[in-house]
Amino acid sequence: MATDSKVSQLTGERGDGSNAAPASTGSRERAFTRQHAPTLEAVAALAGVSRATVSRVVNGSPKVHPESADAVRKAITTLGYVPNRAARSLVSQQSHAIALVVPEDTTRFFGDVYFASIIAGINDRLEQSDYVLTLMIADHAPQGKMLRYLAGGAVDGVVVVSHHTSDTSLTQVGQMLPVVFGGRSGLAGVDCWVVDVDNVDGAVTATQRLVDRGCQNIATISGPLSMQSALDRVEGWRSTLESAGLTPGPVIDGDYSVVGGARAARALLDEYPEVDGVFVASDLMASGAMPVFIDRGRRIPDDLKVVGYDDSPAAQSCEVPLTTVRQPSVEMGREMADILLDVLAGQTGRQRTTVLSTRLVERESA
Amino acid sequence: MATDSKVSQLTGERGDGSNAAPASTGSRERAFTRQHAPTLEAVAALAGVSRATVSRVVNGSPKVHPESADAVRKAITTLGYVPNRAARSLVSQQSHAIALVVPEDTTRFFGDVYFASIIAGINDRLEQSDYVLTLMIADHAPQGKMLRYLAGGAVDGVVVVSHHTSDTSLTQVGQMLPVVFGGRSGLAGVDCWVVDVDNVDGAVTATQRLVDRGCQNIATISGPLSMQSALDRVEGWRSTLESAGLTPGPVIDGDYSVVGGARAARALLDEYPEVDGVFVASDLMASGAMPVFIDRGRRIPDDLKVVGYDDSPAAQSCEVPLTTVRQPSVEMGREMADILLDVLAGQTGRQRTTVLSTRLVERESA
DNA sequence: TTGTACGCGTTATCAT
DNA sequence: ATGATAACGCGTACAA
Repeated sequence: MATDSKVSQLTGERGDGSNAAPASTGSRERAFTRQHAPTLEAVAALAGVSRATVSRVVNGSPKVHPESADAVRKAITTLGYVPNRAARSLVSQQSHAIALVVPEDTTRFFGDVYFASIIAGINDRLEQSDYVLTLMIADHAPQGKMLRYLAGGAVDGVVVVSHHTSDTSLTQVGQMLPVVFGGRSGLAGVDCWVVDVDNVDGAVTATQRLVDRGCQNIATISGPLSMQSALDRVEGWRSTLESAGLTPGPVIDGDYSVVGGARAARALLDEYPEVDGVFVASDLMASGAMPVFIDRGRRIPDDLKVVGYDDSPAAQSCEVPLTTVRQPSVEMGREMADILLDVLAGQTGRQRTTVLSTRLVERESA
Repeated sequence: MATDSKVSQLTGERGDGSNAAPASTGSRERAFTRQHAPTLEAVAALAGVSRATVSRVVNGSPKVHPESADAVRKAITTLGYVPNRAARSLVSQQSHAIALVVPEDTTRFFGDVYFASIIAGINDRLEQSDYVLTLMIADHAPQGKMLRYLAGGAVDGVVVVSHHTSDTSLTQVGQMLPVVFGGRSGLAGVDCWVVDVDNVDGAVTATQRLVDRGCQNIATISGPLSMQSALDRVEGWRSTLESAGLTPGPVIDGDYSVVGGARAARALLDEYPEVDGVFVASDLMASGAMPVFIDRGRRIPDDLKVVGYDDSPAAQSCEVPLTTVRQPSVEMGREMADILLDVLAGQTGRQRTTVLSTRLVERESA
């Protein structure tokens, strides 16, 4: 009874004005207030069963008569029913969403194919689940929107990419939500998962290449030293030189950006003109540095050998195709998502740290 | 009474087993099931008021005694209370989230600074609101996760960027949610908002530059012809040539990508060696094409003049700094978000179409 | 197998 | 100014 009246009411409303409105002249174009979406109740009424049964069908419960199941399914499609996310999430205590936290500097972040690939990997894995991705641009406010959001039950887990070591605002998040960091977190005592590429090893590979090719005066153009990855690559570079008995040249911050790379290249040439080999810690920077080297009369690889990092498209479109270190970035994203999904599914055996390895891509610049 | 017992019950549960578990040896590391977050109820109990009063304080209602308000605020901070998003959304029928729909090809999309800037703009505007951004990678499944998500009340509105004209899966969304397209949608009869840059005009500007510089054989490397922006730029190019009494050279699809640009450049030189001016419809493609031109002995701008599009960082790090067309991409994102927010706020006067204009950035390539 | 009834955490409408 | 109380849409023990 009560059910019936409610449904007819719903149907009545729909047939009403609301979707015939667009032609109205000006005052209110449309009432976009969550157009009366059909509810379980409506489906139940149409199918002639109870809400509970509809719910069972929706959630694939085995214990439901095939006949009623069919009726329900039919009702669902004719009504175009979609479960209300909020309601479901309220009762189940799960949002089926995970947050992707990216650094403030959106333009640089998204402009970097390395990160683009990670996102592609994350999405690739998530696509096969029923989780969705929420994009959070990190704000540094200690009580900012981001934290409130993450704490408000809007997501079940968090993926953090490119996290500066100095940023501790995420520390508290790790206590209520599972957090997976891409790239070493650098955060001490935070209970989380980490998927990283072996930056030290990658830098060793790159630098060793320079050494093997006979370079004697080897410098590096690094990323911002506030990032662990940048630190690690510098360390790999330095240790390789030391093992080789070479004196490390200067370390110049190129900010992981094209213009930063160009700037760094100029500084490098000024400060250390005898340089004959340089490990540039990202292809993006290398693509900025390369023209500078050439401008200043260095022939590559004859006078100056250059090894990049990332194997991004930029590496191939450089003046001189760039020998570089390939990172398994897509795989990294996939792995991060996979871990999070496992953890959310209650799986317990996941390694806290996963290290993916790199490999040298040999081209012409070194 | 009822309230009291309920609260103590809650507290009891909390003191119970569930959060004392982490020390357990191995079987379950942690119960990440939305760690009993404090609720209104808990805050109310601690502050010695009713849920209603707490709710009023949280939502800044004026009608609450300063004294109780203080008590509530204190309770909130000591408990670390954050309103539950799902519950709030269930009753208010609003999610306070908007979806950013991006095309399938994640890597390319995010690798393009043009889109990165748009996202930056969107975020810039959203930051000043209490809306969050949800990232949806478009799947083409007609009944896919994306549609279900958008229909499930998880978001209040949608922003679509880089929409292929052939993709109609979003058509139905426009009927239940406000949708803002970035770049002309190309979808007929869809009730939505559009923010676009004047691609035709931008291409005219670019091509006119070539004409003014005395080029006689002008070709274009275009984006994928399934995208309206690519189509428009071709049209601007063609119309300019016709007004100038010049015969248009070939149109070669460079796919808006670096390698596509390189490929297109090779094809162009093969097919139309007399070319002395080319409008490349994105800087990314231009940065791929430029090395090819130079490789094949074309001096730029002497033998061949090149004008790009986007004014992306790539334009400056080209072998020859690229004359290009700047798009107001950040502003575009900001505008899209602004429109959506206005519409969601019930504002009615918003133009359905907003066209942002471009301007030529003169450098050396033409 | 199916239906009833309760609860998830908030907001909003009432009385008080 | 404040406190009960009824929704909001759904999942699920429990009863039938």
